[in-house]
Amino acid sequence: MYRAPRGTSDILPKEQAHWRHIEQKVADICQLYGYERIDAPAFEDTQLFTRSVGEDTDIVEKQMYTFQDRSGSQITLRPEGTASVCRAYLEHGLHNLPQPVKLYYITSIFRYERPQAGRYRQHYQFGYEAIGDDDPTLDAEVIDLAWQFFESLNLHHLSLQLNSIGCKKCRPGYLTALKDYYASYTHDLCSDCKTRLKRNPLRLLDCKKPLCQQIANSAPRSIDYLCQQCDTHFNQLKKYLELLELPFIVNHCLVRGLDYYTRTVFEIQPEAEGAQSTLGGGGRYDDLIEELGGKPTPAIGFAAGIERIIINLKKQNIPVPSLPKPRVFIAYVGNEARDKATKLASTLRRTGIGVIEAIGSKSLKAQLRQANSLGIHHTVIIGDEEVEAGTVILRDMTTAEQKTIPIDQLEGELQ
RNA sequence: GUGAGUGUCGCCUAGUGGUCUAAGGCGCCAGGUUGUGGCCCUGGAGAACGAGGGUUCAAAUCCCUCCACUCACCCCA
Repeated sequence: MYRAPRGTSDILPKEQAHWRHIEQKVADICQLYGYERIDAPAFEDTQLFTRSVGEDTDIVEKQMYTFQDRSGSQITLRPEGTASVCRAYLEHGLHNLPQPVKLYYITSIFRYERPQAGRYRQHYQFGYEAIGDDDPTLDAEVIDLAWQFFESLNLHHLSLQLNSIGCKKCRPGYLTALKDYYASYTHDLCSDCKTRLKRNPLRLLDCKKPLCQQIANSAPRSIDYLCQQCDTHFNQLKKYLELLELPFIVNHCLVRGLDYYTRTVFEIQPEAEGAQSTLGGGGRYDDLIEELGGKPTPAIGFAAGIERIIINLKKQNIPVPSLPKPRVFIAYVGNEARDKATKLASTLRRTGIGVIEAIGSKSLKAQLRQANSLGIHHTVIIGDEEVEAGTVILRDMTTAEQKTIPIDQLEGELQ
């Protein structure tokens, strides 16, 4: 028997209420902040991702679904959302629009990883990007949107972690200081951290091993090495976040896994500790557009994992609105009644009333059982007598009351 | 990529060498008088016990290999 490929899953009807609810909240909040939807292709030129995400990241090194198509092009299923949006911004000359350009997406993301709770090979992210300005107010707005989004979902006990990792001017100095500091601790570091020291020193800071964390805690802080502009930017951002009453925590160990981040980085996490705790994260990427061939264009964005949001909604027992279903079930007995039922179902649907018509030749009892288990409010019953008299029986399934009415009054009764 | 755990009908679970060509619950289907649901009752369909190999007179139950799933590490959403 075929199964869904490893790390993928079917989203069955009983799960759809959660998905639709989140999609609705995304659309609402984005509209509120002036973001417009963009849908990019599921795959792109491999280079787009290797350039933007960074050659030395786990994503590029071992997680991309890359293949050659029939023409020999190197194609990659998108492992993150930002690169495609930036590509679209450049490709369609969106710099001609008033800046910043604000775009959002809900889309599937593909990464080849070992699946576990909250981590899949195909998952969905909601994300948004504000491209074309580096004003710290914009950073604040982007963070505020993320925070208000989770608020609107009634997800509580979240924390907002914030840091600034500087720009290409000031970061090299910081990295040097960091490496110097760690040089004296090489023997105490875990094996992973030893390789991090060589390959990606920033990542040393978020190792979870107790000893490594101790070392990280007294490591040089990126914010102490910011250049004048980055320092001012970060301070202004914090001021705006206070103005907006967002309860941020400056986390000196917060770094992000993608190379394109500059200055502001932030994450939103559930307060409960655990694996895959990050609900969403984002930050500034002031050099990315230029890197991809555009003019220097500052930008900032955020993305959150839909599955993780759903996990947390369930964990916190937060109900979501149930999806609407047809209000009327039509049952029938006999062939003539069946014709009537079919016609009636069609007529009602054309007036906007949702109808499920009994299908097949089941007993009336079976048909009513079905109506019951579908949780439908009204059942219309048509039999020989009703055909003869031009009537139908309208049964209220919640009260078990029913009455016989002329068929042409049914629509009025159902309004 | 590393480590641990699990694998019996659609779902949950019983069974730990012989009475198991596998039991129960949920769900599904059908009936409980003639055209009526939800409760109850009865019956039915549905798994050769993840796959393959081995041990044994005998295996769902023991061993091996593989596969899958789950969880954790790594990393991230």
